[in-house]
Amino acid sequence: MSASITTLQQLLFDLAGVLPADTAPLFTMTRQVKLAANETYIHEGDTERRLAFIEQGIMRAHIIKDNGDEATLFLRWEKQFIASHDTIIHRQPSRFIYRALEPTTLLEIDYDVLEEVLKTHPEYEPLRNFFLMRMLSESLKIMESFVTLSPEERYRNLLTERFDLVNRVPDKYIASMLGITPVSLSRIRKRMLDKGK
Amino acid sequence: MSASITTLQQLLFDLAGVLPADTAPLFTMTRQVKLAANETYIHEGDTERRLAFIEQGIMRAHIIKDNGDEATLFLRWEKQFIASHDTIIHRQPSRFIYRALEPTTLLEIDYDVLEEVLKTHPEYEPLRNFFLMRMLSESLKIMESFVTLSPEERYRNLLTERFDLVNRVPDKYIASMLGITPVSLSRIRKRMLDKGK
DNA sequence: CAGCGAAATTATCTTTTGTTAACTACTTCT
DNA sequence: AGAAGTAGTTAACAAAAGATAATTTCGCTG
Repeated sequence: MSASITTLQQLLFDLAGVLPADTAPLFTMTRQVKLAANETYIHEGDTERRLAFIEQGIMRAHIIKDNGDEATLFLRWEKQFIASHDTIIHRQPSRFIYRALEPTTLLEIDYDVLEEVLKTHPEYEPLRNFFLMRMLSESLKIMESFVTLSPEERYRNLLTERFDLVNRVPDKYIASMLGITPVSLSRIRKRMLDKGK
Repeated sequence: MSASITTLQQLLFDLAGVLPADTAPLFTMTRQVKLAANETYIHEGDTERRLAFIEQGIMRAHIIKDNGDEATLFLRWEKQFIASHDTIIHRQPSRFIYRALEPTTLLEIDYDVLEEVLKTHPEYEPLRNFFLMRMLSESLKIMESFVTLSPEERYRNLLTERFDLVNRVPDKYIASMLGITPVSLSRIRKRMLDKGK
């Protein structure tokens, strides 16, 4: 039994009072996926509607801009959900690429399969709600940081809230996620050092 | 019968096959709210968990920054949902202020009441899913624009996709939503005019 | 319709970012 | 171990944004 299943069973119990023994219809439909560092999980143009819970590792979602450069939309790590949002929300081929930054283990389910399971087992519905709310919450928080903070403040924020993450991820992805260039992030770091932190 | 109810009944039928005649348990719990221009719907610190569908008008969500300035998180208009996300997602007093920019009509429901209704009428559940997905989709789109586009490109985007909106809303709120100052937006507009559009 | 206040523009100056390129420091791979 | 590629820093210059203040425009209200 994977550790993620235990975690999610506990979550399902907390959210909806569903006993672990009664979760078989859901978890028999999930698969464990192991990705090597830099392995792509979802390619540009993929149409599978994938939803996954990260057991171990870090995932990055990025898009190829018109000029050919990459832009990182977000990073996700242990105990978080990732979902190919273009395919799930809009039924469009994914414009985003989802790639593992470290050796990563996911517990995945196809969203269409999840919907089928939910039809016959509505008692799992709170779980869908939970991950939708969590993703929404995270997105709103990022939006908020873009309208209220300067790039330097956003970086300081990330350092205090996700220090572990910043140390596990190349700076260029951090910069992109903050909406700036790697050169600019390097200057921000220098300025912070110069001003005695 | 308000026009929003008809719209939402249609949506509920499309999503879940629920007939308008069977929607009374839901819509008897909703209230119509009329707001004057510049009237506040949700104040900073409010704890009510409000969810509303905009029948007519424009709503703005903003926060007071540490330095006292306002930052606009988003604007929402006809046929969109707004929700006091701090209270609904985190059960925290709202840090955001939701205010009408025009005379506005909402159809509101308390989120706790909605949850009660959903317990006895799970057939409405697809509606909750729908608005959560829509809000998530919109947030992700805004996040995407911050990591892939320059301020000028974000403004051009807004002009082509939401020209009507830009013309109904003071520039200073547009600027704030784009993450820049009103002065900077004014310069962007000038540059665009100079370069023959 | 005149006058008041808010919004938008313009100007000036400072700070920050983007761009490009050179250089350094690390990985990684065979 | 050596070579090759990648990441991060630094530099130099151009472009854009922030801050502040003055000025113009616009919309509302009495």
